[in-house]
Amino acid sequence: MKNVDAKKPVFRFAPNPNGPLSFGHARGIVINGTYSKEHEGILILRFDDTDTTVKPPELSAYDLIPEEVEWLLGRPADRIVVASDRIPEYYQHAETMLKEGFGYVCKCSAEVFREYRESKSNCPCRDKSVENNMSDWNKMLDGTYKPGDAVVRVKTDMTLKNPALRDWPALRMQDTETNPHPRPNIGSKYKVWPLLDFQSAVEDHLQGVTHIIRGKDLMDSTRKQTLLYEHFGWTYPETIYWGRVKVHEWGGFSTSKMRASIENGEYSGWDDPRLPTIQGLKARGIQPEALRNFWIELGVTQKDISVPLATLFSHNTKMIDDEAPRLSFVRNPTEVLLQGQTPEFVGIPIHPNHPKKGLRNISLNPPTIFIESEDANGLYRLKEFADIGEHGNIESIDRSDKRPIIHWMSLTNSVEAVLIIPDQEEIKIVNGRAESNDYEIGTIVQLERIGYAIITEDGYLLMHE
RNA sequence: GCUCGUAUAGUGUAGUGGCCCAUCAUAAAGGACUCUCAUUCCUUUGACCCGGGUUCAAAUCCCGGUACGAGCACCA
Repeated sequence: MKNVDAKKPVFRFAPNPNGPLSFGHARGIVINGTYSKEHEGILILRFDDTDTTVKPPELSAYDLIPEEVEWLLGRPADRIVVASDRIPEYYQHAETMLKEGFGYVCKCSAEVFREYRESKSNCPCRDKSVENNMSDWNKMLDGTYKPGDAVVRVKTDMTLKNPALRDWPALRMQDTETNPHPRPNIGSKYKVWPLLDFQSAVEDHLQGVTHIIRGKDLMDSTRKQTLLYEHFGWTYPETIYWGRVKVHEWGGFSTSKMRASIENGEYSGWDDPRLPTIQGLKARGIQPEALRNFWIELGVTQKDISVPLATLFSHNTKMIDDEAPRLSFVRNPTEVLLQGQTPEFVGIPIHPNHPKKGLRNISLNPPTIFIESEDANGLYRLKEFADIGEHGNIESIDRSDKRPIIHWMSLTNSVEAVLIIPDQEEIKIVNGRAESNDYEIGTIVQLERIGYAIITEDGYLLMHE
């Protein structure tokens, strides 16, 4: 990374607060957050909430997102900036632009302007006088013009090789009567709103942002903004890009798609463990540190990549195994009545690597136990207890041969329970007997021979193996 | 179509001209430990997109091709 030593670097993460954060947003938070921490800089969380029509913000996100950022990083963002609070600043810069002559009010429709863009020719509005532009600007502000009638454009050069850069739009009008901004103190206050490229560029400068790390889909944004910075005489921040990330098991994910699926009842909410949202991952027992390690390991390359969920899970396993108490969960249980001498109790370690954590004392009075139906064929050894022969006959307390070791649970120490398995699109429910315990909801346990699970109100939610 | 970008083992990643018959992680296979198909540890398999060029020397620089991706919105 360049220029990090020169001064205190300033990074920013700038989502649209139009819903909860997704797995993909986590990358922006983790990468920017980690760099800012490593270089003793600061992290700005900025809400780019300047669209009230196409991707309208959601009020709850303003509180939720800072919490999610804090959960993920283990510390809050150093500064929070809300674009909709900063409209006067943007207006001021727009006016500077018009007065200095590097911006103009364009009254062409989007379609008409596309013609000019494609044919590399100047739009007639481009040559208007400053007075004319200011008068049109005021007509935008006071609502004489309506959405679609006029936009403010940045003068670049209509013959630029890259069509995306040709006199790009900086501010436009929105019907905030029909579509008011959800923040009550903003509401229908403004009719003219900056577009991302303008708002973000101006705000980055005002906040002293030194490094921008973002998706490569915004590469042309950088170029547009650089042209604006040249007009203003500012220096553009150092910029680094990352490519697209797909997770094998999830495919593409978009906020709007998820919203629709939640509304029609396919998912229980944004925190449904099947969803690639931060809340969903949290509900699924993914640790913030695992998520951080995952994104840091992927690094910041411009390649488009596709990763299996197993990579994230392996990071998570490293975080949780040491702490996860062991429990038995017997799927599709078969009852077995033990024959022969049985002790009153059998002690099984809570965690095999930490004997100090103690034992789970399993009562064998009555000597009725459950084992998984799949394990009920032939000889087996009950883990930490005894070799069992035909008809539940106890053959030996010591291990006498290589018969498979299986997990089990006594009638006394188990209760009916369900194992919830989020599997791609669907959720599988497996009935069984869970070892009795008094761990709190939210505790991460390891179900022996099955995998890690988190205790929920409804049952044991299987996280991963 | 135009513009921009990327191309290293199955999946990710390191590597900015010689320390590279290429790093690490993960996955897979085998083994040790373990009364879990967990954890930990060891071993093995496995890659520089293709073709030219520059150079004593190229994964690394240049050109062409191919593949993939992004932008060309009065969305972010």
